[in-house]
Amino acid sequence: MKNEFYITTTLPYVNAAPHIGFASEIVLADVRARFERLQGKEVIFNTGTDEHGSKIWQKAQEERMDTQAYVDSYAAKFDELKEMLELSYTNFIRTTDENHKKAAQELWKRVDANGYIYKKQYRIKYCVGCELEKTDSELIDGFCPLHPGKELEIIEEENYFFKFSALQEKLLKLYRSNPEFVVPNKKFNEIKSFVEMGLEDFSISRLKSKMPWGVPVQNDDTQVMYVWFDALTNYISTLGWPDNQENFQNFWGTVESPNAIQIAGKDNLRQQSAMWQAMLLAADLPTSKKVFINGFIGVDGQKMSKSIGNVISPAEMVERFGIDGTRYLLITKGTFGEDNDISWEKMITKYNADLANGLGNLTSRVVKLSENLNLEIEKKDVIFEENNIRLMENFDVDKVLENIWLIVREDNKYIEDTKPWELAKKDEVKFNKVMEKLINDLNLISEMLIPFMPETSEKIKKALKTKERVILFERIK
RNA sequence: CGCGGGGUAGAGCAGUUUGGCAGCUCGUCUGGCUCAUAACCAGGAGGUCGCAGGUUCAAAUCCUGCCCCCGCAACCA
Repeated sequence: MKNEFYITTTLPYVNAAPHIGFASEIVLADVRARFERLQGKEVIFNTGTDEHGSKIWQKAQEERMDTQAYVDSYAAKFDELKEMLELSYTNFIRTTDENHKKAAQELWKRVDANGYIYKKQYRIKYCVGCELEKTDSELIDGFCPLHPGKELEIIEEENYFFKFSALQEKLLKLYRSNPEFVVPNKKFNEIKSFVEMGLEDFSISRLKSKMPWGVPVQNDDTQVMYVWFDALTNYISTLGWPDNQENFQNFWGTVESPNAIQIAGKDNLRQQSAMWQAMLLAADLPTSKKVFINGFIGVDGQKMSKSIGNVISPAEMVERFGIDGTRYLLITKGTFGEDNDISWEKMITKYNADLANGLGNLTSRVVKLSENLNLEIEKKDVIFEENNIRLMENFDVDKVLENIWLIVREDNKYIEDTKPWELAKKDEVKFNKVMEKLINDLNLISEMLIPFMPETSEKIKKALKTKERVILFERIK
């Protein structure tokens, strides 16, 4: 059994503050990383920031900031999530890091050496009104929707292209031989049919004269890499590839035995499970082992957006629910892979029901009842049983929490049925026996909570030991 | 005939792969308890599983048609 575990989130693009969708992705990855550590694995958990590309460059220009200073400030904002959500990532890669740029250039070189890169004239449609490039899908009747009637300029530009089309068969073979390559299955079907329909080569460079903010293309001063080609490389540059082969093989894996787990939002299905895999195949590198695709979070039945004004930030959640409350709510928002709908109202209800009234109140009851006892806590060898391990490995983490909460309910009922506060006065033997079960159950709960709510897990253990009254989660409103 | 997802109790969701008494949380009603964070426990009410056909001993689940909602439509991170 391989002892090294590698998991990575996608790298958020630094043109906006961290939002809750990414927070949910990274918390899920964190739960998995902590779980694997508990199982005795050596874990590399990667995240970071994607910092190149025209949008960032333009934004920095608008704000009259030095581009590097601009991305530095955003990278810091994302790194703040580590403390804010008590994340345990081991690597934080920035695509402006020197070693990353070198890795991206090396990957380019290998893909090129294998004949998957070529140069061609590329025609773009440019709206003078917006001063922006437009794709056909953005146009209505051939005009920019914001400037109807204004003719679009056709600009010819020479760019490098990636022969995505030539990798269709290899990708399909990868999918065929790994029936769970993308989870959930419906997302896998979607990407399979996308690849089956045929692939179009895509441009992987930009003219430096128009947009200098990118990794330079070697041996061609006029071009920089298109942001996706550069950004995707982070998953291996973070491991020290190409220099550190040992680290790379241990964690990313080998062609025979890939080892890397990726988690991404559904907007990244194509990039992660097709484009990136094709790039790896084109360079004769091992592919990922599995790509987990998460759904989107909606608020009150609507898409989260600035114009609607319903954006919820992780910082706001932490302010209201605390770190572990926020982690709990993000993990239990719904089935992995589905779109989930949240609202403040629903979150407060769930927080009060599960955390304050459920786990928190049970802890208070047990701690108070055990005040004058000194019982030995049983050491459990097995914390997670087979079926929970399977659920964890499939990112059905909300179901594992449901299983933990079954114990919470069972114990509340058990207290009701056995009435330990009465037993304490008249039947010490029985009282001890009842309390033994309750204390051991609560201890088991605290062990199982380590990957999900590390701080709460500690608090419960401490309360069981010191018998000091503890409010784990204050009721809201 | 562009692609995909969804329509299950007042609300939010699971169950559909592999057909077998329709389940969970919240809310609501009634009762109980007092160790506990006005928390906890028991019981009840509440659903023609979007609509119409079909297959089957049996359909939320499989097949056909239709209606409604929501995303995406490739170089947009």
